[in-house]
Amino acid sequence: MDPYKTLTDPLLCAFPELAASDLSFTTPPNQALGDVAVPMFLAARKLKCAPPALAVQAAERAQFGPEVVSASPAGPYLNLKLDRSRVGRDILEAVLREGDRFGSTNVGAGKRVVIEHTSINPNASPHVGRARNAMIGDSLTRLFRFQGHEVEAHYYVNDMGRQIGLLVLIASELEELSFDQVLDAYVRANDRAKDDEAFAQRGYDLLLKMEEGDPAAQEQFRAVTDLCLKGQLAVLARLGAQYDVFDRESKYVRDPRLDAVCAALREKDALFTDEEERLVVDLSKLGHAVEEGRYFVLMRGNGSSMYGYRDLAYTMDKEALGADINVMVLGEDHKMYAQQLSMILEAAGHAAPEPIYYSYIILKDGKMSTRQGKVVLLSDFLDQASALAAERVASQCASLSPDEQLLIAEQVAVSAIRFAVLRVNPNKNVTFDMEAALSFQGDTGPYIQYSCARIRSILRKHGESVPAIPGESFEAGTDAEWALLSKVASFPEVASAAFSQRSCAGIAVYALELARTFTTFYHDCPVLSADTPSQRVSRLQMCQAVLQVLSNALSILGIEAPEQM
RNA sequence: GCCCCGAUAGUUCAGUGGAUAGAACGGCCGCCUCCUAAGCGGCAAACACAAGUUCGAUUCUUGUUCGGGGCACCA
Repeated sequence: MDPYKTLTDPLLCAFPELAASDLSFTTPPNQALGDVAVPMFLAARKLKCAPPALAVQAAERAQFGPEVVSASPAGPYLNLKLDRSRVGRDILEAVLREGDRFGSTNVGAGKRVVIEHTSINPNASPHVGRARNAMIGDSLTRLFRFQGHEVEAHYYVNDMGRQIGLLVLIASELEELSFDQVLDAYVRANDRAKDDEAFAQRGYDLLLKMEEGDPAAQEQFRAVTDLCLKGQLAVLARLGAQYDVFDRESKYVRDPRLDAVCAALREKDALFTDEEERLVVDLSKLGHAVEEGRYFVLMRGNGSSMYGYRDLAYTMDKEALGADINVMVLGEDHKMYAQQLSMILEAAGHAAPEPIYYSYIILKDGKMSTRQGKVVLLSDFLDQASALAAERVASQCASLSPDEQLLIAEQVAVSAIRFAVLRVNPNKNVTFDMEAALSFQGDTGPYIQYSCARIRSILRKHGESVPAIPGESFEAGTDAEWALLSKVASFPEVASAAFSQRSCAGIAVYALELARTFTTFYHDCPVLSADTPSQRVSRLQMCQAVLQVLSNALSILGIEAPEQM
């Protein structure tokens, strides 16, 4: 869908020296100037003339088709006024024809993606900071699928290691451990290990036993980590996060493929056993320039493996799936680790996944701190938001059943958190304001849902189906209508950028802008009580198309748009 | 100390090598006989600082300041 395609040729015809890449189309600062602006800077440079002079020449020489009503130079720009109804009809036709595929370039057709995300340590109920990984990962999964890829979403379950060992130890001292008590037990276990050396040693011993295959130890680890995973997944499911495969870290202990990696490292003189019998990689032998982080420990002196050692095997496992795109979503705290891992794998002839980093979520009054209880648990947020939304729904949608009302409230809650987090560029910290996120006002997910509900209300009241093909009588003359159509037309570009940038933030911002543009239209342009029947149909079609595009964008963000709210 | 990210209205976020830097929240003033006021209109309000590249820099470079993350036996 490129509404400006028909504008390129006449310009190229008038200036044969130019290529399509010398031309771009933007929106003029206000609609009085025109509907489309062509900046002349690039073209002028190529033709070695001044941009304003070229704009004048272009206006005189270009022979535009019927879609252009007028072309006027304004400084270095050529402003075009379009036959809005004609161009708008083409835009609408594309949206209504392509439906839930509108916006997809289908670049992923026939291609496979492996994405790993969330992978929260099984030690606590997730807070919104951890959940940023899940939201980013889940939305990327949806974006890849939207662009035509076949995607497998993986969740790496860190079901072993020293800290889990300590947790298992504490758990065995308790009568019973519930999911809610896990974090507390985890914190206590780690604290105790600090001053109680015997306790810490028992933890290491237990871990080693488990790694060596002791069935009782393995059963203990399994029970504790299953409890945690189950609790975590229940919360993540509320968010709408979906996973296809759960990979357990314990599966990758002593993986035979690691021998080959070690051999490759030895070959390069990058592997050594230190004075305490630890197996260590010297990354400086692999080209690691900086002094810090040049050592990477694979095995403890007692023979139990480190996280990175298992991760090497896991990463090779994912590589072996042979996907065209292999990505993993990581907190920025994992940057150096991922680089180290990648360096080791490369030395052994393997490729690491493409990392997608995100920064932490911080609270208004500073960093989150699990220890100080300064965290916003995802489940707490969802509970509060859902309860608040339920009150509104109860008064505004009284005719719906309690179950339906509850469903809507939950959808609003999920949209509030997903939108608040996803709309921020991943490489920036998100400052999370509980109060703002619960207000559902302004730049929020619920605002977009509300716009959808208004559209649905209009379509419901119209009662009949809307013709899916805009006819000759289609009209879109007003500024508000044109603004809406041109916004709709830009969705494919937004979705493509999101794919290449591996970020759904632009989609979130776009959805908000489209919803806002629709609201202006909603106030300026009566639909059901339009002046003429053809105007009514045209506007109904615009509503239909906007709902479609909003739905497409929201579904990438993992947000549902309720019928009413 | 060293390395990696970031810095835009009071606050939370957009944005761009070129037309008047957009929203929202908060503040003030208005709007429900009108397709849902979770809404709309109006007013006040910003490119951290300093050099450099450029016809033109908020955008690119470097330095400074501040914030986030990291720097071997955690995962």
